[in-house]
Amino acid sequence: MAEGPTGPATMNNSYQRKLLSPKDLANAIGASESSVKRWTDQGRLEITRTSGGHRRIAVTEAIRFIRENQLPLLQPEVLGLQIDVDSGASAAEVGSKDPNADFHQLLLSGHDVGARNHLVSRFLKGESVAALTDGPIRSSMEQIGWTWKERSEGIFIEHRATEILAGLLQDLRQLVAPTNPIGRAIGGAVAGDPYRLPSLAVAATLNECGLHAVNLGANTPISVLRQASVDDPTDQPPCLVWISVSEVTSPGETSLDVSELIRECMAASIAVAIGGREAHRLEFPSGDQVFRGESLTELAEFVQRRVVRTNRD
Amino acid sequence: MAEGPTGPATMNNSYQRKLLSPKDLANAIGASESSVKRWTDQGRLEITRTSGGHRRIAVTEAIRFIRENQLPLLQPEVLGLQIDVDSGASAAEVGSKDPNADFHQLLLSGHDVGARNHLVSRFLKGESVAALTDGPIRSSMEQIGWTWKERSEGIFIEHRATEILAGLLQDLRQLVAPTNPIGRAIGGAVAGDPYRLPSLAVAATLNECGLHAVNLGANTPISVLRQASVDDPTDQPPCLVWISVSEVTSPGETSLDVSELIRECMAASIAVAIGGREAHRLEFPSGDQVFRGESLTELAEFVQRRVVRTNRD
DNA sequence: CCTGGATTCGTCCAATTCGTCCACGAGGGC
DNA sequence: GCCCTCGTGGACGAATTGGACGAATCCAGG
Repeated sequence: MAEGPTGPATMNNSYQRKLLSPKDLANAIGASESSVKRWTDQGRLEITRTSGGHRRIAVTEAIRFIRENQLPLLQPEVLGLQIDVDSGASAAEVGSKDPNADFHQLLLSGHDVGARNHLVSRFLKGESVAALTDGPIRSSMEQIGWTWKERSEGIFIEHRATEILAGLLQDLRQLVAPTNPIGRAIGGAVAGDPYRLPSLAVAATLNECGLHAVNLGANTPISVLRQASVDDPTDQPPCLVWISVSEVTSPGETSLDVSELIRECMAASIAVAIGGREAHRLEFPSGDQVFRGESLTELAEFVQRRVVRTNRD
Repeated sequence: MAEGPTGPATMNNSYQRKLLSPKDLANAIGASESSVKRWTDQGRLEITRTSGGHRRIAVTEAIRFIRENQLPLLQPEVLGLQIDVDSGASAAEVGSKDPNADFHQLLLSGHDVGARNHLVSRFLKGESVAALTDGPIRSSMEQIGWTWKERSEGIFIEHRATEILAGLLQDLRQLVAPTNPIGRAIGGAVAGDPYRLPSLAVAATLNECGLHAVNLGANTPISVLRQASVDDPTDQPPCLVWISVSEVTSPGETSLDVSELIRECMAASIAVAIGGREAHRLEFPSGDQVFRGESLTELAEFVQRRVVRTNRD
């Protein structure tokens, strides 16, 4: 790939040196690659060529062209521009080789729009929600967890980033919301666990797998989860229950509750998925229909293997 | 869709096309292409042009136009909105006389899609985000608060409804996200206050007023809020700080903190907005630039009066 | 230095949209 | 009734757009 996995996201503050491909500019202004190529051939847009003949567009020329034709700028970050309300100078340094680091920078500096564009464009390029959560989102969350201890403004950064991420996950979830769900899933984070992002990420991943995910959020007692799944009189039982464990206050008690829920689910042929930073502190039975793991990619595979196939038949 | 977890899933949302052609919009609202072209030529509908002269309409502008002229939306998917056209109005299953009660029923029974349809439909018919929050969203939250005490499955209902509402507010926020913010606002809920929906609702309302709202979420100490506003060295100061108070553990201490922040904001000509179920338990100075109230409609008026006007000049 | 996969090349073509003109029907004043 | 105005929507040739194709190029990793 030419510009790194995120494609246009490779950018620099010294953007006069940065050259765009026709595709980059096309994405930035919402036009097609063909049109950009034609405009260059007509001389309306100045270009340079690589030795092999590929078109390269200077960012300054792209800006001139956009202004001259009053074109909309859908993805400003493609041009390395930070269209922020009031901070022109403090633009984040974006443009490393590592797209995940780019995303982390955007999140740290609070550029919600930029972070959203970054994530959505990567999604449109083919990365799954599960992969995006395992990648940029998770690594950012972990790094910000460390920052919290080091910097004085850590709480500020953490709160802001958490809210932005919650919004992004919600957006991604909408993007993959199944029109015809092939099953229902329900889950949340255990009692005493205040983190709501992991459970939201699971819900988004399950949406991507074609399930209708009912997220009960953080701090949900196992008894509530049972009420909503095996004991639910109104709806038909879900095909999957997920339990997110980022923090556990009383491992022993929680293990007992979880184990009982798992046994009940096994009896009712309901799959169970358990994961999270502190899931290792719990003890519970395992089985074919029980998934235990960290990555959402693995969870998605498990769901495809165990749940989707059987429900489709 | 039974794609592997790596594949780009269903993607029922056409997010790539943030620009509509006249024909797209015409089909979406059931008008003729000629009419759309005429409206743009009259300046009633803002457009950009491609380099070759073709009209392109931003989705946000299309939504604005539809709301302003009370146009029907026959094909919401064209705008990237996935809602059922009729389910907002007809609502076969719920259809009582009171639309807010309909919404409450949808929320109680966990019909997230139906609730979303209901809310987005009402938004498209012209109700503001502030009005929707003051109306159906608030009344549902309050009623569910009571339910929590009465029913055994209260926690289940409450958690599920909270997560659905958080998603809905996020969606609405995206719908009114300003492309060119006229100012920045920052805020959150006080320390010890675990409710995140009110602060999210404020952020959405401020978005609707044209501000770039940075939500720090629940349980944010005043000191963090100060760091992020008056003491922020990097960005320029925001034009508004909001403080949400749904629950307050130590009213005395919080009052002192809030009062000091308000004085600092007054000195820096930053407006302050305080509200929430238990805001009445706090004591703090008042002034021209200090808003104290319950309804988001009032807040929106205050912002229009005090913030937007001054920032525009 | 070489190789493989992703990207872009040039070209073609169908579909769409341009601006403009005109027929049609609803309303209002005389 | 008659004429005038206004908003709508369809029709037209010319121009623009955007997707598809095999071949060539670019770039990162071995």
